Amino acid sequence: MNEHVHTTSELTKNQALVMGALSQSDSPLSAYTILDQLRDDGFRAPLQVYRALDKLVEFGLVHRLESLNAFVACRHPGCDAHQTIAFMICETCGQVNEISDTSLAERLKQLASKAGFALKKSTVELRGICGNCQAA
Amino acid sequence: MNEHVHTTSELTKNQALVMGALSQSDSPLSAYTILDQLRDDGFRAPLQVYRALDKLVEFGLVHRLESLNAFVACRHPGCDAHQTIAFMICETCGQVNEISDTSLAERLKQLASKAGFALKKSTVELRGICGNCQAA
DNA sequence: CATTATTGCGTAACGGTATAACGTGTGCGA
DNA sequence: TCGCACACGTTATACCGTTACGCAATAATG
Repeated sequence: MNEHVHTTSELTKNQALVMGALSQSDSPLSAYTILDQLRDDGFRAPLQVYRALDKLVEFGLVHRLESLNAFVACRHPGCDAHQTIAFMICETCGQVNEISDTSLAERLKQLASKAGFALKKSTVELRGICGNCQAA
Repeated sequence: MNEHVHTTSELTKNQALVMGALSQSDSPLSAYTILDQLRDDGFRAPLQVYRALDKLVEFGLVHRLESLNAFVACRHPGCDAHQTIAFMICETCGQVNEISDTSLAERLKQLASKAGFALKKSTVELRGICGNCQAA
């Protein structure tokens, strides 16, 4: 029952490879894109990627973007703390911005409790155009 | 360029069939589940379902739940008005509650504009256990 | 009316996403 | 040593969604 803060050094080989691919990427990667990138490292099957991703998400090192069916490395070092995270996804350049906002989290909790709903996980994904791409 | 409020009576045959399947269901349906239900009505291929769904979503009669890859009929008659909608999805019974909250919408707009982000669409999906299922 | 553009429809084939069900090997505590 | 948990590898399969083609009906225009 020891609650670990998982760091890169404790990852298995496959987890480290997947984590590496995501960390180097500027935008979210799909599981199959990761698979392709890791062929040279011995990856053969989707399950190798998905198993690693499951753990990385569990550790809080990676987030899954539901609206993209893709994954990003967490930008915040100690991400465990941020229960509620919102993502701003630029539809032009594909970059993803991760924001953690207390008042948003509070409001979601309020809404849930007002409805007698036991909240487990929140998915907040905003689609639009980022500042850079609007300028260009 | 006439902006219509689309009602059931203006739907094509396929759209009406898909809408019917969703309306009768208490919980979200996947595209393939809808396809199976409409075999007897002549449906043969996924595309028939997806084309209808695209239109129904466009009309605001149906919502897509990103975290489930599934679709629900909108519970609010004049749903066009509610730009930002949050869904509470019960992981036990599968039921989905649709909530439209102004202060939540405001906060999301604030966050976006603070980041210089041109917001187009918000996805807010809350996972947990509904009141009924907690009681049971 | 003839023409063109748009829209919906049907079918086949395919590609992308994710999991089930095997079996293997390794380390570790009872 | 035995049993257990865990990571891993492989094959097959299920599920989700789109591309590409062609046809028919319906506006919209000259």
